[in-house]
Amino acid sequence: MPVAPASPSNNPLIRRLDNYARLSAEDRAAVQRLCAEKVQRFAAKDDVIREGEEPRVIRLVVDGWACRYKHLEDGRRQVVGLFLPGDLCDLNVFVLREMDHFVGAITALTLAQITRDAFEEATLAHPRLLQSLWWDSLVTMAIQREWLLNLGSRTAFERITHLLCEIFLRLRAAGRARGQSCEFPLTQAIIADIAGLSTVHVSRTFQAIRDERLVEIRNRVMTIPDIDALMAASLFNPNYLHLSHEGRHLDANDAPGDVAPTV
Amino acid sequence: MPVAPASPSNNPLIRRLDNYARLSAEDRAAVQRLCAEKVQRFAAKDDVIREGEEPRVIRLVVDGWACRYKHLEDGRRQVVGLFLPGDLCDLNVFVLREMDHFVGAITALTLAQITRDAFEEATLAHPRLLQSLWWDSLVTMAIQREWLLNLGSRTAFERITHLLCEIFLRLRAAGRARGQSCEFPLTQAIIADIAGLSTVHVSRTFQAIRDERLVEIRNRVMTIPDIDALMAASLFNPNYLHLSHEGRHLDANDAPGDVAPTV
DNA sequence: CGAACCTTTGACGCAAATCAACTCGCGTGG
DNA sequence: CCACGCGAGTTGATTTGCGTCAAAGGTTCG
Repeated sequence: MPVAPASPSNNPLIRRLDNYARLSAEDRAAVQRLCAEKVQRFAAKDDVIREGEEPRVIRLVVDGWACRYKHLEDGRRQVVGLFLPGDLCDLNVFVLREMDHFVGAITALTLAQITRDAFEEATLAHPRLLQSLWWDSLVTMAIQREWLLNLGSRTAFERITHLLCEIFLRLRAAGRARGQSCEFPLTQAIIADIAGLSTVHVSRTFQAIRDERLVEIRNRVMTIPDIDALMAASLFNPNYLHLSHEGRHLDANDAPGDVAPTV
Repeated sequence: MPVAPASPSNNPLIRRLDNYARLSAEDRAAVQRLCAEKVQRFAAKDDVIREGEEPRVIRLVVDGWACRYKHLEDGRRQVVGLFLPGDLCDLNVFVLREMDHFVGAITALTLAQITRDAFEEATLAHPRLLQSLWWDSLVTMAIQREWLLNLGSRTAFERITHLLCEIFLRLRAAGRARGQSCEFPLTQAIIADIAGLSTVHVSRTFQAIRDERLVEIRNRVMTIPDIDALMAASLFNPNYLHLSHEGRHLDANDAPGDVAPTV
């Protein structure tokens, strides 16, 4: 019986980290172990952790969508981050004693809890893994910066098309797109909270987007017929996603992608 | 001759990290060595590093103010981060191969360059230091999130007063405030680029702020007569700055603040 | 003492918020 | 099976916060 092929994994985190540097079979096994540790489920709209609580574990989104959000005393709400499958919630958050924001489930959600000890053990034994997790964390910060540019400088039309573009590219990098389509469970109300707009204006803006045939959303599936057109319309510069396999000098020797294609 | 007292340092980074956990004399010495490594100077408005360039070192702001900024193809500019004395530019940036934004000097600027090797050596020998640097990095992310809330949900008046409030508290934590005053070299144009507003509207908003006697700015010095009033006006919740000495369980035994006050 | 840069002021226009119905699909229960 | 409620999306009328344009003061510095 042949060794199990180290082919594209269906583990979303492995897929993601592979964007940075190809992991060895052992690195992958370590990630698998981390993800299997302890699983937690939430219903849509539940809070995963609330402002003021103490963060004790690192969480990994195994399946479903979630977001970080904050709000002002008077109720105005702002989503400040979006978690897609394979995303990590805050490497090393436990350094802080108190959450300054909420994490909430958007859809039904499955999370893996990674304890501090398991994390430290895994990264000590697998330095390439630590590098990759660092990369992930720096990309998260880069996305936050791009969102600042979005809110501060783009029009409503550009903000929303930019967001759709980012979501598609992130999902594709996580192996969760099919051709020009991907799942899309966001309501216009959440998009409004991300883009800092009213739901009414999001609705109107979507009509303009549809009129230009840039994006089609039906049955929780988004289709982008011409990604280049969408990128142009939203002034999208993909450099902030750092998806061009920047850590390739770290690639493991036994990793797929180094060797001749096998199938 | 007595041993030099381990009293509040004039090194801005030490002051800052002390907010999290009190450093030992050796930790402090290690930080001092890092900061002394190689010094670089810039004139106001120079770029420290440009989009597309490769980050090779960690930089520390020894003196002066700087910012991160991005811009859109058509010239719209957005400041996405502000560096005050003692701030670190991106722990571990060298994991990324290409900058996705600019770092520019606001005032005349003195930076310390910290090489990867020196950084790794120092943190290996001083684990408390690594924890403290992690804390700093997580606070930077928290500030980015608060800025998202600012741009997405606050009015022009709230955005600007919130920014002024944040700057004062950050400077005070770095030991750079005197009573109700601190230095304030920002022009209205930069504030506009931070707050996503036009310079004209920043000017008008400042008049309203002055009318309410919340802030006074004269000769590059800002005075806040009633910080509580300013916080109320800007819906300011200081939790995101994580200044409440959250890592106190890590305090070094020989650190000041543990022992009875000496003077 | 003049030039560059910053700030202020006024007039006008527009993008997006607000308020208020109204529709549509969907699940639930009487 | 229909009534009902509810969340999500749409539409129109109106208001408003902020941008834009243009010009005039103020400040700072070579």
